[in-house]
Amino acid sequence: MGCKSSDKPKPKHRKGLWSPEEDQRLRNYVLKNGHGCWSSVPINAGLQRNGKSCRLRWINYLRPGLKRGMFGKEEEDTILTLHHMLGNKWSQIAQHLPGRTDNEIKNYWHSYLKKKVAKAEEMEAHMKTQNTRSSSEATDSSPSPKRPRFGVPFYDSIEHMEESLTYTDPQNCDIPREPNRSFLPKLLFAEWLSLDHVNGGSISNSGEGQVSRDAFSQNSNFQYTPMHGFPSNDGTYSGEFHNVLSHGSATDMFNSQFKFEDQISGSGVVDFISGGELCRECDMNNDVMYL
DNA sequence: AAAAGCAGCAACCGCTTCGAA
DNA sequence: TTTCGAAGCGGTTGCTGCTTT
Repeated sequence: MGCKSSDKPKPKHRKGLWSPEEDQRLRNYVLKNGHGCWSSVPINAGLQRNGKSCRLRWINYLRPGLKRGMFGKEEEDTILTLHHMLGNKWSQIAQHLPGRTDNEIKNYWHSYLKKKVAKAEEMEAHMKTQNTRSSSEATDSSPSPKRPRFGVPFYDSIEHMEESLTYTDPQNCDIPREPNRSFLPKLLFAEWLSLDHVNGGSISNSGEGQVSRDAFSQNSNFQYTPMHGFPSNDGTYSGEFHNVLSHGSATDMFNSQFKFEDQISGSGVVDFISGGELCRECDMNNDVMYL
């Protein structure tokens, strides 16, 4: 939107897997300039891809803060619960799983969870037929159709789910919960905020990472409430979070986001701190975290 | 050791939504 | 109000690597 049509002569777009060089180009470009209008990204970054492909690659693979690797038990339960409530709304489900992409969750569902659910339902149906045969006089105690299986907690809504779940601090599990208040911290993922807000400032032109506080405050409604504390195992969250959490200003956050470029080594690998270290710096008093 | 089958994942495709002109 | 382009989303495909025969 708002892109000039002169930005796009129709080049032949490459398809298929991305090479490390392409990744590097895209990463460097977006970290330095923001994506702005995706259709202009491949042109400006010197890529023979279409904008859509660049966007997808960034979101699903290159974006900082992505958590990769196996899904944990809690993540799995979260997916099952949310899928039961929301259906195939992968992007909405992904919003409750920090560092996971909708594509990743979708793949996980199709390759694993779907079968698990089918198996469990089969078992349940089998048990049911056995029960009805043996005890037809028993009162109907079958679960509500909305109730998920596998001992996954059942919630009528996400609000109820959030109310019920308690946040588990890896460092201190005994943090008392205030009454009438969700104990789940609100997370703000910088890389999930639209970079258009950033580009609305001067970044895309100057490349110096100047971001107004307004740009952030406009996004103040963009709050993320995670299900289970913080992602941790493979430590895919930026060390820059550390500074932000410790010192707190939104400007710092954005500036730090765009310092990712400095963290990219020659091989394009970004160093991250562990989730545990991240959690120690959380300011729970504000009930908001800026990531 | 080679071929076939299977699973997982990355990426593409097409539809819908949104916003600017 | 309409049109058009960009972004977002979910379904699907196809490649790759692992396992089984």
